[in-house]
Formats: sequence, structure tokens, C-alpha cells
Amino acid sequence: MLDTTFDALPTDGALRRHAMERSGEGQAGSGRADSGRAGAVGFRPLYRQVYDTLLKRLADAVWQPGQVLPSEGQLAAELGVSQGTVRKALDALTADSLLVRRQGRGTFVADHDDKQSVFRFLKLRPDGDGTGMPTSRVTGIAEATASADERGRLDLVRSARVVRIERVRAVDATLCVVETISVPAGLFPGIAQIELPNTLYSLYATRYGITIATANERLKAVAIGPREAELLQVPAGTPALEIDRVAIDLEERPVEWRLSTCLTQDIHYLSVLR
Amino acid sequence: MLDTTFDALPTDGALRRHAMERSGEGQAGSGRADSGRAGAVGFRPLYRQVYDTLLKRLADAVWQPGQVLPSEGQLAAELGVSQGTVRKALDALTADSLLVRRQGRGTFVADHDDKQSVFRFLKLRPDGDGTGMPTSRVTGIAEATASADERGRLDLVRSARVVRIERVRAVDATLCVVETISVPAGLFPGIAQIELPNTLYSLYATRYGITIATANERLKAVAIGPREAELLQVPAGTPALEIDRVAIDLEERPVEWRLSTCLTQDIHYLSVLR
DNA sequence: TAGTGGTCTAGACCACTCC
DNA sequence: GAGTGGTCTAGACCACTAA
Repeated sequence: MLDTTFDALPTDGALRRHAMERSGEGQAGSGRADSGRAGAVGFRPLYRQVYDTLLKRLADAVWQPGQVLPSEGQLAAELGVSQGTVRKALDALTADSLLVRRQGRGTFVADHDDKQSVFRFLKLRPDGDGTGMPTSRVTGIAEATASADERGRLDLVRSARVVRIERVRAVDATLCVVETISVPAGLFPGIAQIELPNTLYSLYATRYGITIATANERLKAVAIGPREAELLQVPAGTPALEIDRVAIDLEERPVEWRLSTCLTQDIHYLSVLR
Repeated sequence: MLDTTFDALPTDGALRRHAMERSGEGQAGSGRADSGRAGAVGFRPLYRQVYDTLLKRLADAVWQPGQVLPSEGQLAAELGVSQGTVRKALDALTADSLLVRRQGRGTFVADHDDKQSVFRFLKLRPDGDGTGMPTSRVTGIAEATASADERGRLDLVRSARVVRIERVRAVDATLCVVETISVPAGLFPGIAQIELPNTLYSLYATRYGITIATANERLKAVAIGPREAELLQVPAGTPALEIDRVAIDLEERPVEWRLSTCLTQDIHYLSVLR
């Protein structure tokens, strides 16, 4: 069914799970390949399969960030489902921040680089007014064998190699963050030799085809260490906010570990609970 | 239209905005009362009006937490719209955590007291395993004239009265939080005389008809003050996570200010970014 | 077995954008 | 005016729950 490759216009009914099995003619072709409706096992709705199909194409970078997708009608015809079903899948992908829909224009691949998306994974905001736009300066970059922490966070084997990036960041020109970023060297070949942009996640997407889908952050209050104190020019022991982030990609792999130490004299971490 | 009171079965077509105006017969009755479709002003979809109508009923506590709503079909008939439109409104309310839908059973008003909802506004988790269930002990409660901070957070006038609650909390039996909660005295009459439950928000809902819809939290790392240090039995100056929360109700009023000071030796604040 | 929410379809029309 | 996403409807059937 939807798990297989697609012809331009598959045989009518190839995906009509409910409709076909109704009259007992549902066994033709790949009629009940993957959803296992016959037994008591999980039922997978059609729009979910469309979702997974489109997700895979996004993961495989079939469409680039910022690019427009085919229209709802075209996708529906190609996949052999109704427009409403495609719409439900597209809406879900939009809710997951992977697509952006614009009435009258089309459906686009979300771009980590645009103004709105910068703050999707950056929750540090200035206390006062200010835009909160971040800047960065790399203070060190090196490849090494993964530490125990890195292996645990990134789900790596014992001898795996990682690239470590240390940088300091400012919010509205106020220097306040030092962070160490670890990524598996195998996933990001040559990253140690590149001029790194301010928004790493757009680099991951465009150069390495790795799209960050979610990130889990664990926050603690700590006394700042000597290295961070020196870089941020404050006394060692100053209270600081430590953000321990693991970023997950579309294939649900942990692909980046980031440990940020933040001074919160003039900024705060914003969390909106719904 | 939907802004007025409802008859059991309103005149057919009362809400058919698109359908009626199509053939030029759309002026009958309250045909274009509130959406102003004629001009260039905002277009309000039907399901949005249904959403607002149901939201108002929830705010007015027409249905109590945990209670079941009428079925989709009944609501559709009552409001004079299609079942699909009602469904879209119900889905949106569910996405906003105000309703819970259970296939085969019905649609229920979300209950702040049940197991899942406890953690909607509590992001502190144990570092290790543990369930993270919180407990509380009130250490002080008093009514007073609102301070400048309280007036700012709760949008109060100069002479307004507030009730302040101080309590300590434990996560998995580890004492780690002291918090000061301020609420407008006028909104919560008699709250200073009640035995306070562990989950305050269910009390707000059931006793005062105030449903918390969202909360904005600002996090900082601070050196713990003497009062908090004494209550938590740690040295003054220990780094602590300070959570400054303003809770907003269904009518978008700020109704509670809560300042929590948390020791993060054995717990962390969990933030999931999507 | 009846009733509920969940899925899927088909078709019409509306709002918006761009040529 | 053509093309896109957005809304709304009507009706069928599926999955789940409880009596």
C-alpha cells in the first residue's frame, strides 16, 4: 500500500481500505499489507500512512526547506486517496512544524532559518524589550572519541567519534551563554572544517539532510564552573541556568547533545504551558 | 447567530453563512450579524463561532469537570451546523486541553485532578526513575493589599486585595520547592479559610468556576534567599531555579501569580520543544 | 445491539495570491 | 481568471464502549 513506491496514478482503489473491504472484494493486490486490520492488532488510519509517506520524503530531502510541495489535489491523485485525507496528513505535519501552509500560495517545507523558526528552539528572552536575536562566536572545535555522557545522550557505541563545538552566545548583544555541542562525526562529515552559521539546525538540514523535529531540554540551576566563568567574565560560583538538550531528528534518532550554561541576570527562559 | 441564545432547534439555515449567501437569499434573519463578511474585515469561520460558543459554556461552568458533553450529533442539531463543523470545534478544544474525547464513550470536560493533567503545569521531574508525584504543605496564608509586583502580574488596581499562600513541596518525597502564590481576593472569596488541596487548579475550577487555560513561566537561576534556605534546610546562597508563573484563565485574565524557588540537586525542569 | 467518536469520501463554495 | 489552501456539508462505514 502506501509503504511501497508510487506510480504516478496507482490503480484505483489501491488504498481504499475501508471502502473495498466493505463488500468482500478487498483482497485484491496489496489490499491488507501493513495495517493488520484482520486481527486485534493496531489499526492504522489511512491519513497516518499518508503522513508517514510524506514524512519519509521529507526525511529523504525529496523537497528542500523553503520549497513548495505539490498541491493537495496532485498529492491525492498520486497517492490514490481523497483530498480530505491528504489534507489531514498535511495539517498534522504542519502542527509538527515540518510544513508551513499559506492560503492561495501553497504548502512549503518549513525552514529553520526564517524569522519565526529561530525561536522555536531558543527559549532565552531578554527581560526588557529587545528582539532577543542571538549571535554566536565559536571558541573551539575538535573531534574526539565519545565520552560516556556523549554515548549515553547520543546512543553511540563505545569507540564512536564525535565532533565537539564550543561557542559563546549573546542575546541582544549581551554575552550570556557558553555551550558545548556534541554531534556524531559520522552523521556530519567535514563539519569541523566549515564556517559555522548562527543557526546550526538549518546547516544540518541543507548540508546533511538531517531535520531536527523535537528537542528535550532538562534545566537545572548550578554554580558556574571556572571555564564558563572565564569566558563570560563573571566570578566562578555565580548561579547559572544549565540547559541539557538532546535534539531528535525526523527518524527519531538523537543527533545532537548541547549543554548550555546561561547567565540569567538580564534574560530568562520562557516556557508557555497549555 | 451563534452569539445569541439558542433554541433547541433553531430555524434551519440560521447559521448557514456560506450556503445561504451563495444564491443571494442570505439576508433573512440574522444572516450576517457578527462576522462582517461584506467588507474587507476579518472573516470568522463557522467552526470558530462554535468553538467560542462552547468555550463560553465551559467558562460559565455549564458543564462541570469530568462531565460528559452532548454527542456531536446533538450539538450539531442544536447549533444548526453540520456534524463535521462541530467536530472541528471539539477537536480544537481538545487540542487546547479543555476537553477529552474517548471513542465509544463521549466527550468530557478535562479534569485538572486526573493523573495525566497533574503534570500539565508541573514540569519538575526526578532525575532518576520515580513517578514525580508532588506533595505540598502550606506554611503560611494571609490576605493583604497587593504589592507593586502583584499588581503588575495580575493586572490589579492600586488598592486591590490579594491572598498570599506560602507552601513547600516535595517531589517523590524529596523536599525541594518553596513557593509563594498570590491570587486576587475578589476572585477567590474565602480561599484563606479552606483546607487547600495539593492541586490548586482543580479547586479553582470546581469551587470558583475559574479554569486555568495557559500559564507563562519565566525561569532564572538565582542564589537562594534566607527564608527559602531555612525552609529547605540548605545554606543561603545555594543556586536555585526560580520559576515565575502567571496563570491565565479561559477569559484570558491573569488569575494567579506563583513564584517558586526550586533546588535542582535531584530534580530538573523538563521542557519539550516541537 | 445501540450509541459514541473516528475515518474517509465527494462535491461545492469561499478567501487569498499571483499572473 | 486560474490555482491554491480553507470551510462546510452530507453520508457512509469503522472502531470502540457499555448495557
